[in-house]
Amino acid sequence: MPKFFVTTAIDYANGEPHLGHAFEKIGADAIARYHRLRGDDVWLLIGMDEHGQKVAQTAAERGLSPEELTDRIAASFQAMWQRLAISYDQFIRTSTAEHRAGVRELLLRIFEHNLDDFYERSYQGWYCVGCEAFKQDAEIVDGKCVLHPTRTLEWVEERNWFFRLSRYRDFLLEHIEAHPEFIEPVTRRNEIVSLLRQGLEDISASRSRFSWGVPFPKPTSDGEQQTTYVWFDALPNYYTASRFPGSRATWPAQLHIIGKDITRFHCVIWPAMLEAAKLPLPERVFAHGFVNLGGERFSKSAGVRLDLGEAVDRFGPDAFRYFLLREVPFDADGNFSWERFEERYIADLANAFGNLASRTIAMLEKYCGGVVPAFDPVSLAAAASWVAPEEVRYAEAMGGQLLHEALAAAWRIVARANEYVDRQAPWKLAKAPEQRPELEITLAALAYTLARVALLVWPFMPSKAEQLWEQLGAPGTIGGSVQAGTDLLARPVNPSAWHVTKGAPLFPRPQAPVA
RNA sequence: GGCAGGGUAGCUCAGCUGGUUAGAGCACGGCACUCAUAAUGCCGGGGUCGCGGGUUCGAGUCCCGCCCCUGCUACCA
Repeated sequence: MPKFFVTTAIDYANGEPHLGHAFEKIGADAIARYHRLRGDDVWLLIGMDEHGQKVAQTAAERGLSPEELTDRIAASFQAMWQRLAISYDQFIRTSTAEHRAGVRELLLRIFEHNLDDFYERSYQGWYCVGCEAFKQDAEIVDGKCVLHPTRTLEWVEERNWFFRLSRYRDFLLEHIEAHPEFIEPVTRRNEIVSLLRQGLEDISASRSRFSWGVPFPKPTSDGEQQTTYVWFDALPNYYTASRFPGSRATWPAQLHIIGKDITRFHCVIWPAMLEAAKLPLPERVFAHGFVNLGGERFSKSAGVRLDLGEAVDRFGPDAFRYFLLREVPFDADGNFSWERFEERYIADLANAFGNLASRTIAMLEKYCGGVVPAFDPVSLAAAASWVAPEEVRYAEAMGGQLLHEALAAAWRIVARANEYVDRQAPWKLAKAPEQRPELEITLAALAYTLARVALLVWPFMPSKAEQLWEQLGAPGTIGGSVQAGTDLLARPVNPSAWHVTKGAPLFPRPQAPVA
């Protein structure tokens, strides 16, 4: 059975979880659950990046130790992930002894394999106060930062350990060319390729200004003990995860799910580090887009924040997950708005999907005593001819992390099934005894359709999928049937003789506003 | 400033190498039906295809110019 080790970016422990964090975790969770459904041996890793100057500063401002601050923030993130049903297998924190030891080992491994890759250098460059960053020549026009042309650039120097990133340019270009799936979507790959063609500068690997981090394994020549710089601390979490007791993470990862803003770190610096340490590269890096708010760019400082808890409470965690992954293309940006959320909840969930379940189960109870008529799976699949082609599209979309397209395919099944109900008009068939066989195959085909849709939707709305599964009288639970080595989507479904039960509506309509 | 990708119905988007009356979903209007969460199905209104030129028998689709948006342009993560 294939191993599927999937990771998300570790979130910086400097604030509360917000919509952007949630989007990524929900997407990664849907991908992980889909692979579980497929019988892969899945390990979903998420976590927190807890070191760095900002964390230390924030802690100090609040009169806390960095450990106390990060404990609180980590707890807050974990609580949110639990609420959103993120089925992570491991939550890594970079301030733990295991991770620190792993970083040290990885760095020493680079020293060992490529002694020359780390070297001391006095870094100097034009520093833009507006960007809070050193600027490269390409970003300087007429002696000014292109992003802050009114500011004056400062010349700054610091002596640090440096990593010879420049040496890996050709290696990376060749790797990307040989493995086109390494960076997705294509636009992100193109950006990285064009960056590589411009050439790479070496990067600093240590800092002297702060100490809340992993000590760099070797002191500088003047004896100073520096702190490992963020990339050489945070990125290796994917690799150090396996060192924790009980972890079944095994390097290399099959997939890194990240935001498009950190593509470069994951597609250039991280693979270069791994190559320097003579370790295998991750198989794929997928950079998702961002969720904007009310048409405005989502930003921590802009004040256009959305209360995550309120959004989750509005229609429940499953509907929230569905909405985000259906509305925002996973490979591009999208927008969150309450209006849209409500529209999709009512149209897609309550009316189309929830009501299809209600009417089907109600008719099975009314016309068949609540028992699905007996047919073999082949006949059912043939009768429900709209299912198979969309399942193919669903699987193709999931294979490319195009979650919104997978959901669209599932909803085309729902739409076809609703049309089918009206075309067949079971309430008319039920009045004519000679139409009994037609009535039975119709309702059985609908039960079959719902069971298949429950499976397809499970990665996105695990608890609603289970609820439907139960109402259909299907055996066990979907989650409980998941087993490494067993492909639940490939296994035929036969609802014959299931005892359906009409329970509460899957997605109750919100109370109509008083006119 | 440079490079890349976009600007098509109220909203989100599809429109491959140029070819009959420009499509889908949602929203909106009408009709049908009654199994269902007043849900569903059918029909319909609605678009100067960013702007201006050009090539062509014919351009949303090609060329030139312009406007606007987004991303990247290496040390906040």
